[in-house]
Amino acid sequence: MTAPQPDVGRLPEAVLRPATANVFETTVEQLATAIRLGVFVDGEQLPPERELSERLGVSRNTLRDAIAALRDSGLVTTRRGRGGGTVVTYVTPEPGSVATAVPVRRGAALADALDFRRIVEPGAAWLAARQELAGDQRAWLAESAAEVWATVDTPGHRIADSRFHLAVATLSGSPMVIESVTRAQAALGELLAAIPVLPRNITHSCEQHDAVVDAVLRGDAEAARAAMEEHCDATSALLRGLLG
Amino acid sequence: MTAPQPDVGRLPEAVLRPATANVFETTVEQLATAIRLGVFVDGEQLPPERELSERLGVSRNTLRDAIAALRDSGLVTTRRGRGGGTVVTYVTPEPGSVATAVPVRRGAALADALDFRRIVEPGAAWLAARQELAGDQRAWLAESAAEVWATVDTPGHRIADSRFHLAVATLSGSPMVIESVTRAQAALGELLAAIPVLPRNITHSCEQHDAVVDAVLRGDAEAARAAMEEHCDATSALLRGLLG
DNA sequence: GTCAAAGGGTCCGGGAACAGACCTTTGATG
DNA sequence: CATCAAAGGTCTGTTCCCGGACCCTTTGAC
Repeated sequence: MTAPQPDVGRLPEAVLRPATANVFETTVEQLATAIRLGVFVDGEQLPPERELSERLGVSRNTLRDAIAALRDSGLVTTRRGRGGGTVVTYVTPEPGSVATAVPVRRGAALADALDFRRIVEPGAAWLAARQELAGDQRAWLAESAAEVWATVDTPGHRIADSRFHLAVATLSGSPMVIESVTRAQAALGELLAAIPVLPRNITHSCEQHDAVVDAVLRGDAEAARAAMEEHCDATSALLRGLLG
Repeated sequence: MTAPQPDVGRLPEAVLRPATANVFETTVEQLATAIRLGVFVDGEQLPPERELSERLGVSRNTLRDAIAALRDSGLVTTRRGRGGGTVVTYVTPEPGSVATAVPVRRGAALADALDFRRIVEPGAAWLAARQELAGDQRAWLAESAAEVWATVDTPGHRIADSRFHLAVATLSGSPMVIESVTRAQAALGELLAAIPVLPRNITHSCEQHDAVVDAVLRGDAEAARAAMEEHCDATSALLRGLLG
């Protein structure tokens, strides 16, 4: 009576994932990611600790430990007293340290993240195009794309780029989608930062952003998705080329 | 000097999500979901506690508490001694309790889950079609679809259906995609179970499964995605109709 | 019939997280 | 200048969770 397992596509192995890392580390990671992706930009203040801890579903103690870790990494500084608080002090490091400094994600994880992004970002664009967007939302999207153009050749470019992608995701209106895009961006962030800034690539990338914006604002979901797919494929090709 | 916040699409609110629930509850939820989605079918044994706890990244104590909770809910039973273990005792409840017994997800959460699924499941099918599948994987996929046909009009139908979807996701080969599909299925599972079993709907649904399988086995990614999109749209329409 | 192996069942000490109260600093305001 | 409020900083008791050692039950193998 040897087990009658199909043994080929074992669902349990595929589905049961190791759930939780340590809460403290998770919090550090989440805040660091938010900063590196430009959710909070340089000079911006984080919300007060009590508020932030509640939003993150974490005790204030743990949050404070996490902030202390960020402080040690030089990502934020803290001032006490009224009007004090924790402000972001982060400027994108110079690219060019092409995937040497950063612990390169193992091949499988990289492919995973790229595949995931290729699915989820176009999906977000598609969904966003189907929403009825308010005037300020439309303006926000356009500004986000414009900001990417505006920061070409500045250190802020990387951040403007991820802010644009997060803006698209946000306008999809679906929390699960937003979270997915965030995770994809976070997983690739280090690597995207390593893409050499050839003017040709960047221009092309910005044009694709504009195509996405255009389609979303027109409410053309299929076009929005197609444009974002192209964009993902382009950066994906660059990255794969870079890393063999 | 009122704050110069755009205030429209505040990224922090969108991105910073409450991270962790309680480990114990997470574990219970994960196992219960796995069982309800048919990752473990009726009569099947769970892995030994020591092994399972390691895979879930949870202490054996906590895992045991979780299993005890499942036992209290009647989802599993446990026998001691060599050859003993915890076996699943779960048969899909009769549908027909249309979204009355189950705590109906709030409207927004429902829409979120449907949107997410509509993005992620077709994406999984698309990716799966691009993989080079081994012979046993191809067979597994076909069997999964066949099983759905075979269980029409039996209580096992619901489970066969989600097993099919999880199989597609698994064949995509991307852990992040697998996880996303699992979450989508879990979020909708209760509701999908409430869809009345009109023969016409079910037949149609199975035909769409077959279309997906066909396209995946042919390696036609676009067709696979399109087929899965149709499928998601169909069930989505049914659900929305059911709940106003 | 005996025994060893493979399971589940129990217990305990230590560390992580939490909740909440309280202290200190500092800018704004009357 | 005195006061206040809004922040960060500190402390404490409690709960949750982990890791690991150990016990109990059953069954297949010799």
